[in-house]
Amino acid sequence: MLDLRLIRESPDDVRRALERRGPDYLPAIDALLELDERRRSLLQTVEQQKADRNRASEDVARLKRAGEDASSLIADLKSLSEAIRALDQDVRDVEADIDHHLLRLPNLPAPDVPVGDEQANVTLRSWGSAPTFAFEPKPHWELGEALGILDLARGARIAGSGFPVFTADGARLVRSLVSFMIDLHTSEHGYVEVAPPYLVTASSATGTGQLPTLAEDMYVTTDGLYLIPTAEVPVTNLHAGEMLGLDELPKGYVAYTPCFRREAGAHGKDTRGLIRVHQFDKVELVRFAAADTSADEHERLLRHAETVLQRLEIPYRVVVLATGSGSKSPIASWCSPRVTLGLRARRLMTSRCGRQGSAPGWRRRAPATSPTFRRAVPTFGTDRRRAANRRSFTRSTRRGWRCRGRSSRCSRTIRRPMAVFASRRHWCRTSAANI
RNA sequence: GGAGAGGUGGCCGAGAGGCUGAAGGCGGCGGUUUGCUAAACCGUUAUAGGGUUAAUCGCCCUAUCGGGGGUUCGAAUCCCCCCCUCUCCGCCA
Repeated sequence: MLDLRLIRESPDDVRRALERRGPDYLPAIDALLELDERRRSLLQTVEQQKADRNRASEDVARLKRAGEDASSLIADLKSLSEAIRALDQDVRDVEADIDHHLLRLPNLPAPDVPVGDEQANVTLRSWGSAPTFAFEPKPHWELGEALGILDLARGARIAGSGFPVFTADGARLVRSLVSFMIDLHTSEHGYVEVAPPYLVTASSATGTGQLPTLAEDMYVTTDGLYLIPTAEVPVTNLHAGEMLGLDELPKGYVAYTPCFRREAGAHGKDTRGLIRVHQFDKVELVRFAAADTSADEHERLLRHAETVLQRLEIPYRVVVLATGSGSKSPIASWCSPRVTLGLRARRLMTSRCGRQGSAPGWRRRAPATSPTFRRAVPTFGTDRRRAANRRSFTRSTRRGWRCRGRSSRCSRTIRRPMAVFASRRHWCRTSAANI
């Protein structure tokens, strides 16, 4: 989430940056500036009245202690309190409006992100080369069924389409890939393994930006909890509400979780087999780091993710996604003949502090003596649809580079490599694969 | 699910309508003293929002005692709802 103060202090910079994503977001900036103005104006009024009331209330106390009559003063204060109550409500309303807009604004794209649609994507580097075949390769769902490792029909019977069943060596492969990746990242890249909850509160889901914009893609329980669409949500919220010292950073976490996505409206192209499913497995990387190390950390995480593909000998290329690129990933691995899948990198930098929880209000913490920063860098995934916010950041004029995650208040870089595996004859992506 | 006990500053722990942003202790920071170590003593030590400022510092105001509402001129203290922790009982594919 963008810092309102950033918008207030450098509205033109924000406009210019958001304009690179398209014109849709510009009206919100104007609305926010106006709301911000109104909020501060209201605050000045109501806080002045509260100061008056506090002073007068002390007089009441003094009078009562002295055994004198305070009834006329109390009568005056009664109407003052009513006025304050009304103004407080106005402030709450304005802040709710501000939240509404802020929660729907994307992060600012980094200056080096190319503008345009998928055509504008820039390939940074590639590794390996895609194999060629003298025959027409079969799609992975045919291979999987033939090998007895994938059973889409039974999965559909149990839970509906989009819930694949892996059997025999297929199940074993899923489990092995998860173990392989976690072991790699913990033993060689210094990540701490986390086994987080698979259900989260609305507050947590708002903190990482799933709510409110992606609400329709989330499964909700009757208890009001959300099934996680990615481990990014629980892991990035790991330090929500905490202050991290600079000496503790960077912190790296790796987490395996199943992921649940309704994929509302996702029918048609590229949805067969394991391409887009409601439940899949994913190993996620998250880094919390000082904001000024953002670029290096982003690159480091990218390399960690690439290592997975290299060890599995899966060719890939690293792509800088354009601002309007709708469905591509930063790391594209070669997959089935029909689809190119890949890593997705997202970087959201947050300030050392941000808003607390999803709680409305404007609480913010900024350590005086030991500044802390948070930055999470989740990883992996498939997600070719939401490629909008690939590499983004915001800049605060006051505190340097920062951006705000809502509850997590962390900046994060997210990268999601696709899960991929090779059958004997073809490459295909497993669902477990979103790795 | 039922019954009970709790949630107060970095930590422990008082407070039970106004003099409490909050005693006391620990820890931290600064200082004095001190062969060293240690100790003692003095001082200091929350966060956010708004205002002031070129900006910082500072200063002023507001808010904050699990979260949110309410009562009241005034709430950490009273009422309501919710969350969390602990103890006991029940349930447990």
